[in-house]
Amino acid sequence: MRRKEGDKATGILNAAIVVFAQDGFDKAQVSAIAHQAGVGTGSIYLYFAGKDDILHGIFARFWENLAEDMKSLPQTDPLFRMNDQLGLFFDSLAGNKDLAKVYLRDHHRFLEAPASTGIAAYRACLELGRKAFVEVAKTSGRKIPTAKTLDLAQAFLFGGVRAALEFGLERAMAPAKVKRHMQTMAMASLLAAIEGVES
Amino acid sequence: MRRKEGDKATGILNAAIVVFAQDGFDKAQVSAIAHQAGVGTGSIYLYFAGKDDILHGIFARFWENLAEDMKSLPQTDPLFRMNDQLGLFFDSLAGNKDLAKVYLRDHHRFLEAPASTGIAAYRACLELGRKAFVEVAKTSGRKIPTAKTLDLAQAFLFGGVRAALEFGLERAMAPAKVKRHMQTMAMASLLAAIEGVES
Amino acid sequence: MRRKEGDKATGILNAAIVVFAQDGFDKAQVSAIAHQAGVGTGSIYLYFAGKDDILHGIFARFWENLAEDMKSLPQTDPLFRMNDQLGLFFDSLAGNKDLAKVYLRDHHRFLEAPASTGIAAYRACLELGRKAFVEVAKTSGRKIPTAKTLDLAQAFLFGGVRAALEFGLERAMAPAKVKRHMQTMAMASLLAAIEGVES
Amino acid sequence: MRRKEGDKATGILNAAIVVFAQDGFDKAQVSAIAHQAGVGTGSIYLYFAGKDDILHGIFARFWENLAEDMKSLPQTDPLFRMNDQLGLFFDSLAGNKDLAKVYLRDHHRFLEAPASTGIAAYRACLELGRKAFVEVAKTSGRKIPTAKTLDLAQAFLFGGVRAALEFGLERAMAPAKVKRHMQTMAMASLLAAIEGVES
DNA sequence: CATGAATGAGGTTTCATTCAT
DNA sequence: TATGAATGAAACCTCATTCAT
Repeated sequence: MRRKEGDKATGILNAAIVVFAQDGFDKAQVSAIAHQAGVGTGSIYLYFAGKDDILHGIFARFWENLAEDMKSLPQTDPLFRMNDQLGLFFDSLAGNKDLAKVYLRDHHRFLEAPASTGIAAYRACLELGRKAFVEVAKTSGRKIPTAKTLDLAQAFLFGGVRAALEFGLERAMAPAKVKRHMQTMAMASLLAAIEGVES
Repeated sequence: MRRKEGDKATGILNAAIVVFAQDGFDKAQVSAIAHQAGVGTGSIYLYFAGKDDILHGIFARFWENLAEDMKSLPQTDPLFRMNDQLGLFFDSLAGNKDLAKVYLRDHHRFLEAPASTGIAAYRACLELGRKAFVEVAKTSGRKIPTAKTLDLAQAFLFGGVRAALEFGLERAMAPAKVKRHMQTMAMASLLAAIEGVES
Repeated sequence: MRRKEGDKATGILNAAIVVFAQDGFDKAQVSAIAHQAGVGTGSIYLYFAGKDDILHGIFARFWENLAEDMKSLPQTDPLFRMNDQLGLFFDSLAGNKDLAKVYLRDHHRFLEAPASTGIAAYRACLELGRKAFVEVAKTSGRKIPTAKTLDLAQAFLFGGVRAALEFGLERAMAPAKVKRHMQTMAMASLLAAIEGVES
Repeated sequence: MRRKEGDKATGILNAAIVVFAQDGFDKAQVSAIAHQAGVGTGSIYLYFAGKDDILHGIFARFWENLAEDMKSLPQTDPLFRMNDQLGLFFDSLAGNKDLAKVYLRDHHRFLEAPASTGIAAYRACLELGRKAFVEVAKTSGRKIPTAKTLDLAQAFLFGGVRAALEFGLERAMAPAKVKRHMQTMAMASLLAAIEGVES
C-alpha cells in the first residue's frame, strides 16, 4: 500500500506510535495520528490500508530492524550471543518508551493478523534466537531439548524481558540496571531449561 | 450497585469472560454478554456500572480468589512456597482458557484503572509473593535485595508465567508439562536474582 | 430486519420517501430520514439493514399494495381490465408525488438488487398484466404474440405510463386528464402490438 | 474551460460513458474516468468543471448530434418523418449500450441541472418532433391538440422508446426487432393521441 | 427487579477537487 | 498543458447506555 519510498510513511508510523501509546489502539483515532504526523487525514490512506495496517507497519518495521541487528551480532560464544540478543531486544524497545507501550499492549494484534508482511522478520528473529539456544545446549553436552520445550523456554525468556520492560516503564529504574538484572535472570532460567532436560 | 451476592452477577462475569475471550474487550458487545448470560441487556447495569466495570469485576474476583488460595498455602520452606505460589497462579489461569485469554490481552486495563475494588486483592497477592521472596533471600544468607530489585525479579517471574500460559494456549502442550518447565525456569531465575545481589 | 409489526417501520418508509424525493437516493442522508420520521438515527437500523434496505422496503410495499389492488379488480372484459390495471398503476403513483419522484429516479435500484423481498410482488403485478394481455390477444382472434414480444409490449406500456407520470409532475396538468390521455394512447399501442403480430 | 476542441475532451467523455455505465454516476470515481481515458486525474479539470459537468457534456454531445441528424432527415410526409425521428433516437442510443445505460439511469440529472449548455440542443430535438406532430395533426384534418396535450403525447412516446431500449439491454432481442415493434406501437399511440382530441 | 427498544455521539474511510511541480 | 499526491469534509453505521413499562 505504500507508494512512495519517501519518509511520509515513516512519519505516519512514528506519529502512530505516539498516539497508540497514549490512547491504545482501539481508542486511538486515525485523525489524531494524521494530526500528530502533520498530514491530512486522507493522506494516511495513501500509505496504509487502514488503522490495522498502520499497527502492522509499526511492528513490521520493528522486527525488520531487529532482525538486521541480530544478524550483525558477532558470532562468538553462543551463550554470549544469547545474552546479546536479549539485550538487543530489550534495548530496541526500552529506547523508545512509546513503542514499548504499544508493544506491551497491542503486539498480540500483530500476531493475530492473517499474514502481515513483517511476520517473516518476526520469525527470523525467533529463529536466530532458537539457533543460539541449540548451540548452547550442544556445547553443554546435554541432550538437546525437543523443539517444543525449546520454544517454551524461548517464550519464557520473551515473557521475562517483556515484564522487565513493563517494569521499567512504570517504575523509575534506570533501563541499564533493569537490563542487567533481566539478563542475569534470563541467563539463569535459560541454563536451567537446558539442565532440566535430564529430569 | 454491584455485587448482589445473588449469582446473577456471577453469571454475567462468566458470560463476559467467554465473550471477551472471543472478541477482545473493545470489540465485545454488552448485548452479547447479556445474551450469553441469559439476561436482558439492561439487567447488566443493575449489577455493573458499565462495560469497564465488568472487566474489573472479572479480575477482582480472580485476584480475590487467588489471594485466598495463596493464604491457605502451607507455610513451609519459603522456596517451596514460592514454587507453590507460581503453580497456583499458573493453575488458576490455565484451568480456564477463556479467562487466560482475557488475562493476556486485557489485564493491563485492570491496572490502568483509577482504583478498582480488586486492586487490594491484587496487591495482597504481590505482597505474599514478595514475603516469600524475602524469606528465601534471608535463608540464603545473602544480602536482601532492595525493594525495587525485588519487584523487578517478581515482575520477571510474572512475565515468564504469563508467557508460559500464552504458549500453552497456542501450542498443544499439556498444561502440566508447561507448568513443570515453567517452574524449573522460574525457580532458577529466582535464585539467580538473589545470587546476583552481590555483584 | 423488521422487528415490530408496529408502524415505526411504516413511518420510516414514509419519511424516506419524502427525503429520497427531495435529494435523490445517493445524496439523501439517513440522519435526515430519521429526523423526518421523528426517530433517532440509530432506530432506523432496528427496522432496516441499511439505506438500501429502506429503498427496497419502499418499493416492496408499493408493489405488494399494487398486487393486492390488481387482484381485486373485477374480472370483466380483458381489454377493460388492462385499462383498469394501467389506471391503477398510474393512480398509485400519481397519488403520491414524492413516491412518484422516487419511482422515476430510483426504481432501477430495486430491480438491480440481488433478491429483494418485494420482487415477488413486482413479478406478480407483471404476471397479472401479462395474463390480461394474452386474453385480449386470444379474444381478438389473432395469433398470440411470442412471450418476448409480449414482454416488450408490456415494457412499452410501462414506459409510457412512466413518462406520463413524469410529465404530470413537471407540468401543471390535472392527473385525471393526464391519466385519460395516457390510457387512450396506451390502449392504442396495445392493440397495435397485437395487430402487428401478423406482419 | 470546456470544449478544447482537441480530442482529449472527447476521450474523457467516452471514458466517462464507460465508467458511468458500469458504476452509475454517484458511485463512479473521477479517477476511474481519468484512468479509462488514459489521462491524469487533474487533467479532467482542464476540460470539465467537475463530475457533473462531464455528465452534462455527455448528454450535450448526444443531443447536439441527434439534433443535427434530425435536421438532415428528408422532409417527406410528416408521418414517415415522425417514424424516422423515433428510429433515429432509438438507434443513437441502441448503438452504444453504455450510453444507453447512462441515459436510462442518469439523464434526469441533465434535465434537473440549472442550465446546461446542451439544453438548447435537447429543446431543438423536442421542437423538431413537435413540429412533425403538428403537421400530422393538420394533415389528418382533426383539430390540433393543445400544446400541453401534444407535449404529453410526445412524452409518452419518449417513455415508450426508453422502455424499449431498457428491454433490449436486458433481454437478448435484436435491436432491429425491438425497434420495429417499438415503432409499430409508437405510431399507433401517436395516431390515437390525435384521434383522441375529439373526445 | 427485569427488560429491550430507543437513542445519538462518534470514528473510519472515501473521493471530488486542488495545486505545486 | 499535464500530473497525481495531498487534502478534509462528509456520511453510514455501531453500540454503550438509558428508561418507560
